[in-house]
Amino acid sequence: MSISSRFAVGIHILALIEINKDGVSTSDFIAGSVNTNPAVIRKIMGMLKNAGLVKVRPGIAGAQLAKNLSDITLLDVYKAVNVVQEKELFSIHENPNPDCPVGNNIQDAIIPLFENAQTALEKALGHITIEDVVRDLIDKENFENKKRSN
Amino acid sequence: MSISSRFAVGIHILALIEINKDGVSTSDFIAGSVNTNPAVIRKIMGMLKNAGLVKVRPGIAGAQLAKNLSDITLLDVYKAVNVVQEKELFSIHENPNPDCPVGNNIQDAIIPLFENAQTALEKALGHITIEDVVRDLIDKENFENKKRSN
DNA sequence: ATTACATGTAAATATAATTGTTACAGGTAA
DNA sequence: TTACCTGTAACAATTATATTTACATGTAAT
Repeated sequence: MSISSRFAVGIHILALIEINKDGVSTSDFIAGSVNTNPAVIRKIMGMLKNAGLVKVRPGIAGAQLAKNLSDITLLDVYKAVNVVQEKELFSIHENPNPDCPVGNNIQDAIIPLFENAQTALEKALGHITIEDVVRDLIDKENFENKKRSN
Repeated sequence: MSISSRFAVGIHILALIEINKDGVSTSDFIAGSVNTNPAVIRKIMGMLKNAGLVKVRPGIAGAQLAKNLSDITLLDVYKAVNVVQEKELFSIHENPNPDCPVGNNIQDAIIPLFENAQTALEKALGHITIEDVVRDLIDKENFENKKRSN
């Protein structure tokens, strides 16, 4: 099992809008960078829009960030693109046997433990911003270019 | 997306073996408590066995724990039942465009962030033992019985 | 040895999620 | 009106999950 790449693509989209801020970031343009179909980008973009992370309007080419780079955390993106439902990172078997002391209580016993672990994950995502990602991308690209010019 | 319930079932199995330690925990018996097919239990049990968490032998009825309760963490179970591959909790889109500064570096930028979050999750699981779960199960069952006798 | 019953495991199925594709309705501006 | 964009739905291909069925293999008691 793996969490949908919509999350990674969402991060990609936001970083690309920033780095291409002097250009026009259409779904076609973004799809070319992500290497997927423009409709996929538009769908994810719609989710980012609903979450208040980007501004984009029907008929008008290009998307813009709706917040400061440093005010968008990975957790915001993760929630926006809906890759994991609240409290449902881990699934639990349904209908354990209520006539068994274990079956009767296992769900109540496990649920808070799973929620705890999920919270730890999400907290970690909340500490990183898109600004961090963009900075890293620029550093890496500069380093690449420097290597190439040698 | 959700992490397979094999994890929750694995925890259920181990707790049940402990609580039924004076009885014989066959795959049929366990399946009755989990409320699933015995073949499912045998498959998961095989994984727990490979991970050194339970002792079970072909032809001989019943499973036993292979370690102390307090020496089995939820992380051990999680790894045993193979619900999330190493470093692959989050998936990343493949083949982003190498001719774009974002596409060219996004994977390297994101991977360590994702690994970090996954580690936070797993660390949380490492702090809980099956002993904790069993204690909670017993508490909950006692409380249930007390209510019923009133 | 045969019987009874357990585990180990593979194959087949149903269900659901992910990703990509195509198509088209509707918005905007030159 | 034309050209191009976003928004969205329908469809297919792929993959993972969960369950069921079946059977080979191991063990022990009669």
